[in-house]
Amino acid sequence: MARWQPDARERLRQAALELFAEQGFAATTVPAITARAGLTTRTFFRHFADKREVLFADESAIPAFAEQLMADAPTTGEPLAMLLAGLRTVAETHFEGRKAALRQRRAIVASDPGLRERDLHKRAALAEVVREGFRARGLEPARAALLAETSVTLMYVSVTEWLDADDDRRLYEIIETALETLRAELRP
Amino acid sequence: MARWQPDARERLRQAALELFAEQGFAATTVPAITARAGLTTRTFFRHFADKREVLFADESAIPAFAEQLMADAPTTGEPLAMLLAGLRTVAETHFEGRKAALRQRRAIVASDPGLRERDLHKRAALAEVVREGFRARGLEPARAALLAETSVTLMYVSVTEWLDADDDRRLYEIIETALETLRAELRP
DNA sequence: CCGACCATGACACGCCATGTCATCACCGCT
DNA sequence: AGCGGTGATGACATGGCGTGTCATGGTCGG
Repeated sequence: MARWQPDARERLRQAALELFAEQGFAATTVPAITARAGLTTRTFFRHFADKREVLFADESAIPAFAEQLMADAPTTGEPLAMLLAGLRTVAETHFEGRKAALRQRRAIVASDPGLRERDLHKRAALAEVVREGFRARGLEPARAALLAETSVTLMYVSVTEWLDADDDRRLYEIIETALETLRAELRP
Repeated sequence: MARWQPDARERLRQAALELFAEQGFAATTVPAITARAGLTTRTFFRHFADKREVLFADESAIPAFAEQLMADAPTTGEPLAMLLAGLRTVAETHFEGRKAALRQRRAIVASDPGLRERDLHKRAALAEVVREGFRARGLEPARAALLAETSVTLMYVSVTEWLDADDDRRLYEIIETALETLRAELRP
């Protein structure tokens, strides 16, 4: 028989999400999480850097995915076209079909200032990856930064609209519409 | 004689900034700050919500300023024109002439993940104020959100370039250039 | 069969942040 | 002058977060 039950990390994540939903993030202590998972407090911090990280373990793959996407994209063509293709791929692979779970997660994140901060940090980390991807393709720093920040903005403004809406528009359609809106707004 | 020395908040801020510069943010404990300021630990938290807030007390006026600016602006005219005027005013009143101090502050913020998170949070709070300002002027939610997020992005991408550069371009010129760059990049 | 490995347990510890009550100069009022 | 309210600070207690360190003992390759 195994010395420990398997999947400690996943058990911790499950226990944490349950408790966050039941009693809120702030009211849930790490010892309470580990007690439910049948582990010790110290072990929690071996799997997650801090209490907030539990809620972001899921999305940690997105920056790496985006980085790979940019590295694989052909070096020819307009940056914007590549960006749209990338946004579409990320939308389809990491958001579409997970609406219910993402809504619940968003509710928890919105309930706590610390979690909002962490969320913004993750967003910024994604923007940085995209910016470096553009830099690697030879764009000047200012263009790369603007494109990266704008693309992440488009993504998350659209995700918000997508999660708020009760219809069944696809996320990518919303992103395309948002781009058109932004273009119109910025036109002199 | 006064029971306490005056300007407790300012003394705490001074002591904190000195210690952050001397030994770094993480290595500086709140008791160390209050000891230098001649106060108790508890008093620190009466003036600042947490250790990080000391570094953002200066910029706390910007959202309120932006809110007032949007409320005072005439309700006619293009949103973009108003935005540019607002960015210019904020640049002139809250950034221009403080380059050295802002550079030092940026170095400290960049050195600590928690401070970067707080910085992003302040930025998001500013974006929210701008978004609500546009909402109050009758813009649809999606347009308001996109304009607000984009304007804050323009501001901070430009501030970064401004602080990085050794020349003496004015911040507002850089913002205008950035807007032109973004327009060109987004053009289909 | 054995020894290195590695996930976890057990324990200690310092700091952050908050609640609570006491203190006492200052201020306005009479 | 006297007097009570006010408000900033001190003093103390507390609990949770996050980390360093060493021990433990199944697991797995040789």
